[in-house]
Amino acid sequence: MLEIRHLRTLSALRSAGSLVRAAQLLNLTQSALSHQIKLLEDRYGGPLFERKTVPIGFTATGARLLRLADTLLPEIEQAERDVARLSQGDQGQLRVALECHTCFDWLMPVMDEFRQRWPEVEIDLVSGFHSEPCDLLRAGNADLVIGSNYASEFATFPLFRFEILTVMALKHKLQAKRRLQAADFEGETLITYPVPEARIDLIREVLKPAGIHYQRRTAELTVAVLQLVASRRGVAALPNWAIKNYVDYDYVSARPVGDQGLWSDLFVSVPDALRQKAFVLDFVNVIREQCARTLDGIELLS
Amino acid sequence: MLEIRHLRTLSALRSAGSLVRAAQLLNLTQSALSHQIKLLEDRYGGPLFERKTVPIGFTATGARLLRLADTLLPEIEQAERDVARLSQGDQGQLRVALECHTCFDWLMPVMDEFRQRWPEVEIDLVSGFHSEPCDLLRAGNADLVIGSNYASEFATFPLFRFEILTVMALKHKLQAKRRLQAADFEGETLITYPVPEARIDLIREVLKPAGIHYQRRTAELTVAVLQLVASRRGVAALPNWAIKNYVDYDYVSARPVGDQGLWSDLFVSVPDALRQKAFVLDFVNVIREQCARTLDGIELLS
DNA sequence: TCTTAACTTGAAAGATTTTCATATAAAACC
DNA sequence: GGTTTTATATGAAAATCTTTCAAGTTAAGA
Repeated sequence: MLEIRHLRTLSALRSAGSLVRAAQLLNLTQSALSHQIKLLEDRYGGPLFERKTVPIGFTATGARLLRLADTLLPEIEQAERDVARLSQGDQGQLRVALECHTCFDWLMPVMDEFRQRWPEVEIDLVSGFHSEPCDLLRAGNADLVIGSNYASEFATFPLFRFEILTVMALKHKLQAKRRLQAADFEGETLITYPVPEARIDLIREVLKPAGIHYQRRTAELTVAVLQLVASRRGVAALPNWAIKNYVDYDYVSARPVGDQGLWSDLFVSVPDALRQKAFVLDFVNVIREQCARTLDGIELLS
Repeated sequence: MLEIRHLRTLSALRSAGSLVRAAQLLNLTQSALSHQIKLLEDRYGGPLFERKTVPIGFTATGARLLRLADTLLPEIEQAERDVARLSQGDQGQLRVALECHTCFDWLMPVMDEFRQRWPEVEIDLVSGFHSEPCDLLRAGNADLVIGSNYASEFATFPLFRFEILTVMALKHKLQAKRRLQAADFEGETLITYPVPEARIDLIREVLKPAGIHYQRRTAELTVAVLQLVASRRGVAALPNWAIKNYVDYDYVSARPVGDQGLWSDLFVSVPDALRQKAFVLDFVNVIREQCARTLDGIELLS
């Protein structure tokens, strides 16, 4: 019998373009999806999509079911939000603090979508820069932090993992190397956001441990950082998704750091009082879904 | 996680008015539904309906989910019909023959609904009266028979069971009895449809075995039979659902026959070639659903 | 007060779904 | 042209979820 689960699978299959990647989206194995699809195909008496083409192509039957999914899934989500509103009376506020500066880049569209879904919840960015956003939570000056380190006193929800690349001007001397090592940064100028050194992964994880000397120069916005980099004032360490376009259009070039690359995991943290709130869970969902769709080269966590 | 199954349960719960009867509709135990609902209530954090009132009343949460069911279930059925059309190319014809005369009463709205759902299928009633409708199937002059006896050579699908009551004029002498026995019919005139005696349950099952003498008089339409009964020309044996209104408005009165009552089961029979056709299965569904909704005092089979 | 009808509940049984381990097959790479 | 890599399939075992069974509870009605 057709179930909502199957519609989600089809929908994921379209976004992902293959069974393997769809399985990751759904936190299932590829085998599970293969079995699921086989069941549907038995039931409907024919294949739902062509395999082994990238991306897969849906058959007429598959496309019709996909259209059903497109109709049903948003209705279901809407209904579940309505139910949450009914039972939790969800007016509330959500003051969001960011640990990771670059996250501004995707946060605005996420907040727009969230406002549509939860008109009664007042969502705002906590402005100004803070050495330790979790302190804002403790002090009750923020309700939710998006960041990579999380204190066990808060409820946390995994978002995604991404690689931090070193960005440099075209024809920079380090461009010759495929991967950069700590020693390569000796004497370089780092362009960073204006935050403490401890909050800059490249410094904390790589340069400090290796005792490398470097200069720092700061800029507030990602574009400003990139301008400085492009005009040869220094190098920067930024998320792959934040710089993809600039690299693709040969404005700057990027190299991984160390043998494994430098990776960062993002989480949402909220005080325990908010952990059950439907609008908080949905905020996390909106982030995960929009980022998975919009940002290249990230991996959803958990 | 919410599944389509749950929406069907809620929908059945509304039609049925209680868990016990909803369970019958769905061919599940009442306990299964109780567990199902409990799961939903845990998930949504509150009751979905008030118990132990007849009929049950839905809470705001329950009503919202029910509204979701009302949106989703028809979409799903539509999509599945579309898929069946895609894979089976279902233009076809469906010549329907009736064994049970009274069934005309509900067949017309069923056929209307069916024509909406399957515009490419030409559905028609095989007109004229036939001693044995199954012969029409064998001869290839009909595609589907609705009747109570079924030959094993055909694929059959259960519809419903109903009680056949004896109908008599008000103040008829037999009205004094709560239940009629074979001997009570001695010397009476039976008003029947113009079909062979073997096809009239009361005669075949009760009067013949007991060797009772009776007269017969025939009429083609149910209203005509009832007119004759009301004007004291004789008694008739008709399905409970066919006469309910006439009894309720004191136009005639009705009594069960024998200690168990006289019951009849209805089936759909089709030749093997049609048994898999989606439009045939859906025709059966439309009958079952519409009759369950419209006809009083029937029991869905299987 | 006893009976009945409607629902709940915990444990066992039954189904279904998922994973694991492995197979196959096409495409990409050297 | 062979070797890897990538994508999917499959059977059996494991895990999970759903349903049934067998009482148990509760409220209304006789």
